Amino acid sequence: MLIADGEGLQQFKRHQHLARAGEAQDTIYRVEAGWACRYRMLRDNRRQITALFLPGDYCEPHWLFSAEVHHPVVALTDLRVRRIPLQEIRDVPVAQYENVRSVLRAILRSLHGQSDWIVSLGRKTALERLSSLLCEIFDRLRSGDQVLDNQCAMPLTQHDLADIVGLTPVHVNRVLQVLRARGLIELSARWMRLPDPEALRKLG
Amino acid sequence: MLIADGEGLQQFKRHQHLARAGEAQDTIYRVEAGWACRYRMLRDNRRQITALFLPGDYCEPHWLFSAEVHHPVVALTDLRVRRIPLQEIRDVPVAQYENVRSVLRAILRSLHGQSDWIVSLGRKTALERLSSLLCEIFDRLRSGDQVLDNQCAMPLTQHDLADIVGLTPVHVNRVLQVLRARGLIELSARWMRLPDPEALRKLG
DNA sequence: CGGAAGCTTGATATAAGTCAAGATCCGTGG
DNA sequence: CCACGGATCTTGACTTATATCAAGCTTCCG
Repeated sequence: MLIADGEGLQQFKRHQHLARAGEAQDTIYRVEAGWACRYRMLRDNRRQITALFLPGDYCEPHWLFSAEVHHPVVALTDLRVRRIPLQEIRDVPVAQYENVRSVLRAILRSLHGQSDWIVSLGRKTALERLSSLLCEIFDRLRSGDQVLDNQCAMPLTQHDLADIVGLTPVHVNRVLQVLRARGLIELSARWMRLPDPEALRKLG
Repeated sequence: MLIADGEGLQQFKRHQHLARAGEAQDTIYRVEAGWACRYRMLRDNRRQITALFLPGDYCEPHWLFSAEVHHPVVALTDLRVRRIPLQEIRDVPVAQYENVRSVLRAILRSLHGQSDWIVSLGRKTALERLSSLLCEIFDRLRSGDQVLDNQCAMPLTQHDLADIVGLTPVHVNRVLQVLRARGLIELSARWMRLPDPEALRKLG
């Protein structure tokens, strides 16, 4: 099921869970390659994704302070992560609190990111939601040097996108076509190019 | 403008800001009486509320770790808060970290609460959103012993409600009438009664 | 090469928004 | 204490964004 190694590396296949609701975690992760998300399911199969984890991100840094898993975390693509046992962080000598600080910063980032998603879902139009999501992804990948020539990975399914922006896959499809028609995005085979990131950002 | 006193108490009038975007805060607040919220405004006057602060809540506990204000905070009613200077928390002897811990718990609570709002905004129907919001308020007030006989304060305007659940004031009005018609809520003069909280919760 | 997963498209349905007017509540000043 | 005016709530008619259903198409992986 899991392939671990001496360095704390671990692999998950697409759709495999890193954490299920109700579990207690004794470790957080850092994403090395691939994408994951936190989500919640309602009775009738409606799914809403509440956080996205890209390479370089901590996955659920808040587990450091509250081990209980509220929402499940699942791999959106094949995934390679590094386990960071909580004990390892806690046991560090006080002088080296830098680890804790960096986890804390990650928690604040996610708090802030979630507020933005609330604004997006509550008050933005479909076009605006998708534009700002794509920009967010682009920016986050760029800050990890994963953008070259305005191109970056885009392994999400239109269905995944729909579950982030709170729309229907069909509608996501139509909106993406509008963005394409306006020359704001180019999508193909899991890659995305933003010819003019600023123009796209202005839509959000 | 502000009326402070020796105990660190401070009053705000409805619609007065506790914090504006871009400021740096040297204090967090604890709400003593009245309600406040964090929000964000888009160009064309669309407003989305991203957090609600009720009596007993810390207001923006994360300022302890990152002083910069991203989203403004405003009083939704006349408000009485107690200032908790950040230095006061930081300077505490290591043995008494309980203060920091409680602020941290508040941060995690708000992280978790925000995820729920994302789910609500992304995937729930108007009826479900309002039901679960009213339940949330009811539960939070109850945990502070502010519910008596299934009744609690409800000083929010239908316009405020709309800005929380991402709907139009007109539509909020209609949905509230449905809930009234079904005997699930009773609203009058800033008070709310939930004859059957469980039934209401089941809608969310 | 076959089949499932994902994408595209069209026709139609529905939830929620917009606009507009009237009714009600409520604090304020005279 | 009353009268006024603004904020809030209510209601109706109509519009629009997004969802639903359904079918065909394309891609990709085993």
